[in-house]
Amino acid sequence: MEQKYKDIRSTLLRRITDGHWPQGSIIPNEADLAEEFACTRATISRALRGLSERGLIERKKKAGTRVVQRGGRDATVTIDITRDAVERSGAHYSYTLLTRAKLKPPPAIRAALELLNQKTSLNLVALHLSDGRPHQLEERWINLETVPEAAKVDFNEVGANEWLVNKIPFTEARHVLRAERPGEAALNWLDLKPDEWVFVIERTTWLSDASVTHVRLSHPADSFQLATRT
Amino acid sequence: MEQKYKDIRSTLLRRITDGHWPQGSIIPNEADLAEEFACTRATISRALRGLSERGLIERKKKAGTRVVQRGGRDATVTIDITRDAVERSGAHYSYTLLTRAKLKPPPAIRAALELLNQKTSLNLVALHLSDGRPHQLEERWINLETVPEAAKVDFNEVGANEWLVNKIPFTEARHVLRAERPGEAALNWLDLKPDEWVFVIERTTWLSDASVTHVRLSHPADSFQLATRT
DNA sequence: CACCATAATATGTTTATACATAATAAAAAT
DNA sequence: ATTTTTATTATGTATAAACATATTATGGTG
Repeated sequence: MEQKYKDIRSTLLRRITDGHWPQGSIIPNEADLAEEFACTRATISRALRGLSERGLIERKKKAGTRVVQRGGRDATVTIDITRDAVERSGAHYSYTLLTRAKLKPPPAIRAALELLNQKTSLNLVALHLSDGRPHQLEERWINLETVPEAAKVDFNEVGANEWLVNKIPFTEARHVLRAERPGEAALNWLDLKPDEWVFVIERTTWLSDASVTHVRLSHPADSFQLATRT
Repeated sequence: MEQKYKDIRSTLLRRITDGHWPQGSIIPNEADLAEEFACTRATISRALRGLSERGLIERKKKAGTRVVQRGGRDATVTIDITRDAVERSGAHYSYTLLTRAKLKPPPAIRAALELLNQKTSLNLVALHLSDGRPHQLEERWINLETVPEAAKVDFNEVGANEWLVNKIPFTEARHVLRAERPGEAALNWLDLKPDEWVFVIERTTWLSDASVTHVRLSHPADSFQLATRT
């Protein structure tokens, strides 16, 4: 007879999902629930905290706990390291660094990285292959103010993402997903079918208030998709 | 001086992200951490639970707590109710039900909904417009075994998604995101530019082990993107 | 040496209690 | 009547203590 809080949590969850406690309504307070379930307030609190973390209820001091009105649904996709994604599919992974240079980033990148001055950043373009076929084009900018040690790394052997993941902490990551008409680099390297578009993942990562890196990952749209974990 | 567990949690998080506790290593046990931070084991446990729920550490009884090896990063995108998404952008929302019929679903849909028999499902095709321009084509199948009351609803006024969200609970949702060459319905209704692809969100929802609905939401790829919450 | 029972240990759960904090409601002052 | 102050209340955090449970380590047996 362990895990009482889980039982309580799923009982309360059922009352929410089956409409017994409609969206927007206030549910009984912790003390009353504790009495109903014959446990202490701490146990009720823990059950409610779980529901709160999942975004099903909102709790405010003195005001009580209410079922949230939620239209939207959250979908969490895991964006794997490219090597892992390719190898998990059973294919052979390979990697080529196409260009590596210190450049003044174009305005769009400067904005994304919130670079104020005219300093240079490290620009990398690399191609990730799956069984020898182009799988992903990586166009990356690394903020050398935040990550000066990247200037010394030769990214011919180790991919920039793998290196960053292992060496540089980050506190926040922002992603944008979209499909685009292929740009020049994608046309050159991704071996696209006629008129094929690319599926683009853009990511910017931050360490506190300092930007770390901005990357654009382009994939042939015909052979790429993202799925939530089941 | 409240929220000690949050301070501890972020201190521990820093030790993980800055490599003080490398990926795969075992971190000190709760009792030792309690001593270091001058608090009780319960407070340490709560801090660790937070990190565990975020997937940064893995805890096993007797074996201790270890930093997980994680290459990938999770990106959570909120897929709003279409009406809300359009209205939030400041545009006027409108909706047209194109077709509504009870049909035997094609094999791909039968598989997605895990329908074993040859029963019919409710098929809806609808168009969502933003300031009068096509924004999203919705192609939906509703499992009438799970949601028989949907058969009585006239979806001319209320969108199927809004109706389902408010009436039918669900326990699980699976999403797939990809870009596609437009199909016949998308070509007919979405007013695409020449050669333009569509950005597709597919969603299947479940109530326990029973499938509820499967929907395909197609958008003109040139004017659509998904972003993680900032 | 291999195998099985037993002890030790780190995390997991629950109770009981106390005080902190935020939001509201009620009372007092202007 | 309106504003300000004060009290009330529901949630939030923390301590201390006990027992449960899963996993590993150990020690004895064949």
